[in-house]
Amino acid sequence: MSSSKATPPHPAADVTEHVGYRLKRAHSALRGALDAALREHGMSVPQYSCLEVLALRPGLSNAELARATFVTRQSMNLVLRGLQEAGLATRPDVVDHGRARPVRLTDAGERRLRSAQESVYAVEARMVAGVPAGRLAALLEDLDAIVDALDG
Amino acid sequence: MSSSKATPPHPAADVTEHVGYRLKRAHSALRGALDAALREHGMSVPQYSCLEVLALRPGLSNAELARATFVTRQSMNLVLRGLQEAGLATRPDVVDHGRARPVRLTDAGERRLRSAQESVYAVEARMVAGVPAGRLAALLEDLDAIVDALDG
DNA sequence: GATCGAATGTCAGGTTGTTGACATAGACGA
DNA sequence: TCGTCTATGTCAACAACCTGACATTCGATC
Repeated sequence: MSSSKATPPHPAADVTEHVGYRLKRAHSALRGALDAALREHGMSVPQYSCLEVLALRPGLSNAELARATFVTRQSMNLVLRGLQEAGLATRPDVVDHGRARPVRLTDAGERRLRSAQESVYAVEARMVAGVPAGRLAALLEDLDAIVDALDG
Repeated sequence: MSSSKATPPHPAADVTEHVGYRLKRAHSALRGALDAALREHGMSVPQYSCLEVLALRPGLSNAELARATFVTRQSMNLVLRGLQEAGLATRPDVVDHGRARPVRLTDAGERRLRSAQESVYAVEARMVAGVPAGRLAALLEDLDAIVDALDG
């Protein structure tokens, strides 16, 4: 035997038993399913995420949207330009007070979001159906606990 | 109220309560922690993943490595070139039988992997410590169930 | 009022990762 | 033997996302 001698964080035959690996795999599967579901609506996952957050909290700035969707300001800026070009979101060119420009969905943006939500929620439903009924709440809790443990 | 009228897959005040959102957030936190941990070793997450799989299953081809790490053949090919340039992995230029070229770690590659594993396993340990002791096995199961439900 | 710090928007460059396309190698059935 | 099918490696173009850097704006402090 030649490698894998550093002590693993919990008993496991190999890396594929680790939480990180499983998390990555689940995320990859979700991402793939969402990509496929959104393709019919001519939308990408980042764009959809942005629209969804924007519907929930209208008037958020670029930087705030970036934090809400776990990407950098620079990445979100690109997404927003795409959404603006597509006429799905608007940002005022100038603001009277600060530097942040509040982003809002257009009517077209809301319509596109609603139609995409049907497909996305279908994916979510498939995903939820996979986990035993009584364990969903615990799963959500544990995912949060992981976040807290990692960057809290 | 103007949007978010498509029926969600399970009772939730908003998208931030959905499994998909939590999964994305947890993955993002993990990715960030791993990036930071691996930076000290001058290695990226994809490179580390490749090395780890390679240690476990020497001789895998580019396409097989890609599937094991959930990326495309094209992406893995780039990673492998980087590893080869760095002298961490080797691929024969020609093979007698098929088309697939088996990839193997060099001694330097194994050393680099082992040193990186210490940092990565520390991150994994932090993550595992966050979830209640008795629930780790269930968490792993549920993540697998999600994968099965999504692409099975 | 002047200064410092924090947050924001944005530019530049690079890495990672994707889809699409193509040629090649082997397996299998007609 | 000849297609056909599948898997592989690779090229090209593009999208997503990152780090690093810079100027602008506001609020807090002196």
